[in-house]
Amino acid sequence: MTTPNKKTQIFIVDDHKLFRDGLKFILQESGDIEVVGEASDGKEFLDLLNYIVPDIVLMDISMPGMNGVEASKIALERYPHLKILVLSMFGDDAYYNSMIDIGVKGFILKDCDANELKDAIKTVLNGKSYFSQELLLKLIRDKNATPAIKLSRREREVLEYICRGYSTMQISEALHISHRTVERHRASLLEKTNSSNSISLAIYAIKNNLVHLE
Amino acid sequence: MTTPNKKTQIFIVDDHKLFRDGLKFILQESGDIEVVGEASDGKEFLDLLNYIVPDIVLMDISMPGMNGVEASKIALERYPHLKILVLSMFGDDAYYNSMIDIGVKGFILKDCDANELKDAIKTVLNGKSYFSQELLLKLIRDKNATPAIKLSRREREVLEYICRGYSTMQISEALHISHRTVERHRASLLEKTNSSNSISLAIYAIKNNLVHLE
DNA sequence: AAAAAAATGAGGAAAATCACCCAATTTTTG
DNA sequence: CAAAAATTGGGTGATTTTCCTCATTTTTTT
Repeated sequence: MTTPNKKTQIFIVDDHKLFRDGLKFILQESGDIEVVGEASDGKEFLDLLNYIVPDIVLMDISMPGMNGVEASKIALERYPHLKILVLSMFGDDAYYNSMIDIGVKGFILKDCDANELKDAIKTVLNGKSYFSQELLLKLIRDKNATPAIKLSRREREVLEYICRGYSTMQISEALHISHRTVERHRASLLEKTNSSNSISLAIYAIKNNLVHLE
Repeated sequence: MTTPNKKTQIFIVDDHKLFRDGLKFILQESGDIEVVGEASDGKEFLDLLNYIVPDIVLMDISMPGMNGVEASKIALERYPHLKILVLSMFGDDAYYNSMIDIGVKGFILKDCDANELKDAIKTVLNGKSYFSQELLLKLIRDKNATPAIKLSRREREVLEYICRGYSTMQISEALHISHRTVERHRASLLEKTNSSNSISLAIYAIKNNLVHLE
């Protein structure tokens, strides 16, 4: 009897079952990878993490409910050595910085091919970081074009309400703060996003995936 | 020599290679389906359509460049009998109406499982329509909630400018009309879309595809 | 040609936004 | 712990939006 090689244990977090299933096919075909868990959003992932701690997590960013950024943050607080490989897509630009700050191990574009994905997994497994070349290029380009904006938690919340059409008063009531504070946050948002009015701000937020249209 | 059954020819349009590859695995596993083409956006799809006309097109909606709505529209103008099955996801609600108007043959959620997808393909192949149950429910609910609205040419123009962040003054200058007239049109827009302010109006417009970002 | 819809423009007033100014407290981070 | 960032909230005032009202002209439809 031979000692079987331990397979690399992968956990997939993505809101589309079809995508997860396809990914499973691709990964398991290679033989040395095993998909040990999957979740359709951040919350579900964190729950399952109590029972399964995989070698590598393939994490989507934009999901309904708890998104990939928050989920990664919490997961890495609980398991600092968790290796998270972010499956990024067009429009996720705004999240790169925070994801790097949080401590994910790599980014790879969803339109890479299977081999690159496997390479990335192998690299991350060996303790190194993996950032897809296209993404790096893009980051550098964007960095020069528009300096990265970073929103605070509260600003993000206020932005969310603004984009839902709430008035300043309504937001202040929803968040239990003064309407002056809401105005302050909005002013910061306008400045940070270089918007001339709240409508531009809302559009900016949507374009850059800072908020999600239901 | 046996006459081989002709396989169902599928074309996949989605901006993520990984997703397309996974889908190929899933579909080709069943044996009677053959993926004859793929494209990562609408433009590429339309180009390839000159060389390959598949039995069924699996079409993603949101893609960079030309999205699924426009691509389907043009494709169906050229090939009215083309069977397009839309791969819909969370957040695509606003496009359902236009897609149905355009004449796609069905909708299926990206988080369905492989069997439902194969069912859908089989159904559409037989000339019938396939709409995922979850989606149908949603559509009916929305339809009753908001009757279709009709905007005049000028209203649409003003809406376009509003969504680009123009102020009333700037719009009046751009269209060479009084700022009072712009206000009038905006008031009509607010009323017709049942929006409480211009931000809601802009969001509504984007959601319902009345204007296009960039 | 008549009727309906769309586009035009305005007065006046209330409400909201926006742009400046300022500073105290709390939280996060080095 | 000290520094930095975030959150909080206020004053003032200009500007803009929003909500009513109304009326004239142009275009489209029947």
